[in-house]
Formats: sequence, structure tokens, C-alpha cells
Amino acid sequence: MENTVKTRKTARVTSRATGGSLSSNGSRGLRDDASHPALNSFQLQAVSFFVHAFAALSLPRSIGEIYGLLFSTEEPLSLDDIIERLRISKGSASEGLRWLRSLGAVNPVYLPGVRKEHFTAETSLRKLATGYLRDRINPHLENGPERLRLLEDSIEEGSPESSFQKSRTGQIAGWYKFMGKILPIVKALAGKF
Amino acid sequence: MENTVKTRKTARVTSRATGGSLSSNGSRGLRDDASHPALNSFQLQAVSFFVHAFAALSLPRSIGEIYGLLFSTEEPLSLDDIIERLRISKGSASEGLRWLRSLGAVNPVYLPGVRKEHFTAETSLRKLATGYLRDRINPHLENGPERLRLLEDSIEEGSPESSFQKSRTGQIAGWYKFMGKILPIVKALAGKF
DNA sequence: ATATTTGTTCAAAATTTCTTGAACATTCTG
DNA sequence: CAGAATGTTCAAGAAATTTTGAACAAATAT
Repeated sequence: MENTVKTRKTARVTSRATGGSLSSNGSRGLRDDASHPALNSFQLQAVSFFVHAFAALSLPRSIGEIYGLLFSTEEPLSLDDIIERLRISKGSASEGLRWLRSLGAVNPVYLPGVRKEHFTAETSLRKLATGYLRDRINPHLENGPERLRLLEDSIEEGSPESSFQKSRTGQIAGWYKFMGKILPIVKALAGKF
Repeated sequence: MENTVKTRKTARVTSRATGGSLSSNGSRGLRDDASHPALNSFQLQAVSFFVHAFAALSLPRSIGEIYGLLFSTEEPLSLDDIIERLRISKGSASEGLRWLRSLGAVNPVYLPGVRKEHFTAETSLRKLATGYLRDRINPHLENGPERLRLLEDSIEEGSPESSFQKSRTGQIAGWYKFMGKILPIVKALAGKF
């Protein structure tokens, strides 16, 4: 469902693991153009790490890159810092930051006397998990009851299948109950880390 | 990150919710050509339901369609039954079934005297959750220790950042511990549904 | 052994998703 | 207020993923 390794227009190279073992610099492809601030080895490795981790959630590479850079950098960075260092477009950086911000994965830092907005990575597991669940999981669960009702309404009452169909919708109802139970547990446990 | 609604070559139409509320038949686009077995309303609704649910996990539509059809059909279905009823290609059906089978989301049913392999949907939450975690989550977690070591090895010992970098890698180590704790809980609770 | 049925694989086409870059909006500065 | 700085949006292009369909392989029947 995801496999190949291809080259990009720019110097960036996808880092999809080729099945085999991890190269010491999992994702290269951050151009190191003398005139621009290069990433140190920890930052490079962190970007690689998060690009991979975010890909596991089918999230775009640019988001992993941005989070990885902020995660591995102590000072707050501005949009332009991110663009320069990762050599991604303004559009990607802006949209990526917007996404991370809405999740709560990134914290705005107000630096007195500085115009540009700066950000640091949020690393609290509780906040990250809560944000992810809120933004990516809940929206689907909220539709749940309505979708379930649609399904129930389509049961062919009186037909020979109706009994089977009822057991199936019952099954789904159980799945929703499971989600209702497990999510609070996840949040609670995440709070301990 | 996913938004538009477009038309396909065939009669299929994407069912990406347009933000608004759910149409009574969320995903149409299953051609209803007089010569082929049509889906009943419950099946149509179920396919729509699972296409949507699987999309939440960024899984291909065809997989949702296949699972939805099996879920909503009492009798075991063969590859050809699936192709006919969903009007998808042999390739998609075969690969989709392979994927569902490897997850354990689909059960082969051996019908005496019947050549074709037939399948029913597995609906046990425990089995589905276990399969999903095994196939899609564990592989990433297994790389974890190696990736973490790469990151630790890239810490610039002695530099002013090294302390910060150590706290960051410590953070990640904590995340892995969290996963180690939560996954068994998820499996255990799933077993109760 | 040969033909037929069943299922898999994979290159090319279709589709979706992501990225870029430039236009636009907004806020600040002098 | 004009101009500069900062950030957002979005259409077009690039890249990645999914689907198709046809060739191939395997298994069974005749």
C-alpha cells in the first residue's frame, strides 16, 4: 500500500524505508546550501524520526519535518526559520503549522519586541494525544450515532435477512461503546507520561 | 488534507462527505446494471459506512467496500461475487481481500464441493483490533528501539545543546513506554466487546 | 496431458493528495 | 497613510497512491 522510493524535483528525497534496515540518516534531502543554516545531526535525525512516525499515521511529510525540527530545536522558530532550514515552501510551512497548532502540537511563544510569531514543539503526551483524538478521531465518532441510525433505518423489516441485519447493527453499536470506554482510558494513561 | 468531490470514469462517485450532513445514501456509485445482482439497501448503507470508517484510517475505498459488503451479507461470497456486486476490478478485489485476510478481518469459509474460495466478515472486535495492531502498529513500534538509538547516537556530546537533546530523547523513550502499556489494555478491553 | 477455472501480479492509467509559488489580506512602522 | 513585513489562501504542477485490466501461474477437471 506504500512502497516505492522516488526522487523529487528538488534535492529532497523520500525516505520511505525500503523494507530493509535504517540508514544512519533515514531521511536526507534537506538541502545543505552553504548560505543557509544547516541542521545539526540531532535535528536531521529527529526530522527523519518524525517524518517516519507521522507517515505511520498517513500524515504528510512536511508536517513531520516541521514537528521534527521544532522538537529538536531548543529556541522558538518562526515561519521563516522553518522555511529556511527545511527548505520547504511558505505554503507548506504555513499549512503545516496551522495543522500542528490546531492539534496543540506546537506552542506559540511570544517574544517581546519580535514581530514574527515563534513556535516550540509541545511534547506532553497528554496534550498530543488529546489533540489528536479531538481533531482526528472525535469528528468521526460524532457522526457515529447518525450513521448507525441510517444503517438501522435501512434494515429490511420483515425480510428473512432482518434478523441478521439487526445483529450486525448491534455489533457496530458495541464498537462505538468500546470507543467510548477506551478513549478516556488512553487519555488518562497518557497523562502519566 | 482531503476534501474534494470528483467523478470517476465509471459510474462510481467518491463519497467524501462534503462537510455537510450525510445523505441517506452516503456513497452511491455502485452501478446498478440490470444484469447484475444489485445490493439491497442495508448492503448499500453498510458499504457506505465502512468506506467512510476505513477512510478515517486512510485506507483505500476498495477495502472499505469489500469489508462493508461482506459485513452486510450473511452468505459467504467469492472473489467473483465481490467483483460482480461492487463492480470493481479483479486486481482491486484480490489485493483488497489479501489485505483484509492478513489482518484477520475476513474469514475463509470452506464450502464442500465448491471450488471458489468464499469469505465472510470477521466482526469480533478483539480479532479486528489485534490484527490491526499487529499489521499496522507493531511494525512501526518494532523499529522504535533502533530509531531511538540512532537519535541518541546523534546527540552532540559536550555541546551546549546536549542536555536539551537528552531530555528530548528521554521524552521519546517515555512515549514508547506508554505504547507498551496502552496496547495490552486496548486488546484486553476489546476482548470484552 | 490439455483445457478450464480460479486467483495473483504488475505496468499503465486514473485519481487523490501534497507542494509550490505567487497573489492577496492583514498588521505593524514610520 | 504609504510602505514594509508577516502570514494565509489557492490554483497549478508534482508526487504518491489506488485501480484497472491483461498476462501469468496454479490448481482442478475432463
